[in-house]
Amino acid sequence: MGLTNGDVEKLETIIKHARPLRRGEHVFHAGERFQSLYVIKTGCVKTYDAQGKHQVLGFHLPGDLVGLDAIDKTCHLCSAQVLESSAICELPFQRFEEIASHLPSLQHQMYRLLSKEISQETEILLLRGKTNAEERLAAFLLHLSQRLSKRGLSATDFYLNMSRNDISSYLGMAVETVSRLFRRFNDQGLLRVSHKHVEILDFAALERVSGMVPISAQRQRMP
Amino acid sequence: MGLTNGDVEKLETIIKHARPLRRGEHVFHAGERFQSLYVIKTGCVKTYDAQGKHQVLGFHLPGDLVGLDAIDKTCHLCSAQVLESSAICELPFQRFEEIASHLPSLQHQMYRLLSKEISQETEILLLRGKTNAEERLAAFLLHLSQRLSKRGLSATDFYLNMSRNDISSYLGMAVETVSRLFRRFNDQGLLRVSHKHVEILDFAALERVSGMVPISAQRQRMP
DNA sequence: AACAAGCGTTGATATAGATCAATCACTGTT
DNA sequence: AACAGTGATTGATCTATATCAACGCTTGTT
Repeated sequence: MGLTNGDVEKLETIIKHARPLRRGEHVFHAGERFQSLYVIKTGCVKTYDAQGKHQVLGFHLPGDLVGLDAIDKTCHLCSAQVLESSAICELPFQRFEEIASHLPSLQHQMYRLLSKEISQETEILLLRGKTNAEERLAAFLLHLSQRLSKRGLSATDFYLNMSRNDISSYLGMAVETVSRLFRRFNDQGLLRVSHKHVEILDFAALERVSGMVPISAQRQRMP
Repeated sequence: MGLTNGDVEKLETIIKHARPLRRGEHVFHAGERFQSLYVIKTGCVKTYDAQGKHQVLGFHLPGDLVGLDAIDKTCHLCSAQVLESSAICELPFQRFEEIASHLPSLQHQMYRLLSKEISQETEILLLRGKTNAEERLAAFLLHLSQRLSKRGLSATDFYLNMSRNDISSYLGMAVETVSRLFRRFNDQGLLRVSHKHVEILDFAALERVSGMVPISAQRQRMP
């Protein structure tokens, strides 16, 4: 990603390759002192806030960085939990900054990553802005599908590694509604779902339901 | 903010002080080429996405940076419109990066700003996660109040510079619901509202309605 | 001052989705 | 293999909120 071998070597020296975490284990807890960012190598991580009732904030896939929202804080605001066995690398942030201060290309990458995270959240806000549950779930599935395919996985056939409860919390609806909508989508032939396994059968229809602009026709306008 | 006078001078040379924008004018449009970030000096800016139906993504106050979600893109994804006469400074990003590459303290500040933006969005996700409209509006008002007070303005008495429509879009509910909830809160004595003017009378009660943890009792836990 | 246009409020109605309750199906453990 | 415990599904009911419709109030313009 635009770094020389030497740069990468320097970076490698500070990265800690932790042992793989098993389902249910935490990358960090809310309230813990912020020291590092975490790169997801494989697996899936959910972030959530436990103030009041458990509110899921996001699902993170390989390549994503978690802990970014604590950079300007002393402590983590949310907790990060592994949804399936995951390999996570720890990146001590202070040491990272020291190294990056001499490597403009690394800084540039970091800006891009942070920005990607912001635009990612923007997409989620868009998804959440939908007033009805059907749209939200459809948009969620399409978004997930897109993210998986960007990582070289199938866009049409995948396993959900989060529970129905997590999905419902994330989308701001009741679990029962998630369940019923899955069934409805299934019965309408939009997708085939059984347990955690989802197979999208009709993208166009799902996009129509989601009220989103199909990815194929996404904004390309130039000034 | 930890910069020497010399640093600030350098930064000043690249900042463009645009003429003030009037209500309704745009800072940038979706699809325009990304070149600069924008710092809000005074006023208020809303960001929105016009794909499908107008979806409000955020309200930005003095000190906030807008355009961050485009750093890793060639074009802006959303549009930014001024809600009241606002002074906006333009910060050409490429030139900024060149200058920052020699100024670690400036880099550090930038990371903090980007992170602040991410945690800001996290708060919004929390707010949006609420299933019922009452909680969302209450949380919205508290959040806004808190942001205003951080800027030295009154936390209890302020003017909304966005329309009811903007609020409804932002919170994912119908305009009518916003209107009715304002009335209900007013009648219940939680606040006094007339048109754009809001006066919060009972913070504790509003916090209870919002289902959020009162700011006073916010997480301080240490590992 | 009068007017238009947009914005906000209010009321009536319909319905999507929350909630409550019961059952069923996995998953993992002894 | 049996069991417990959790997670998912389904059904019935009720309520919050979307939707439809009408009206009133501001604000800005001629």
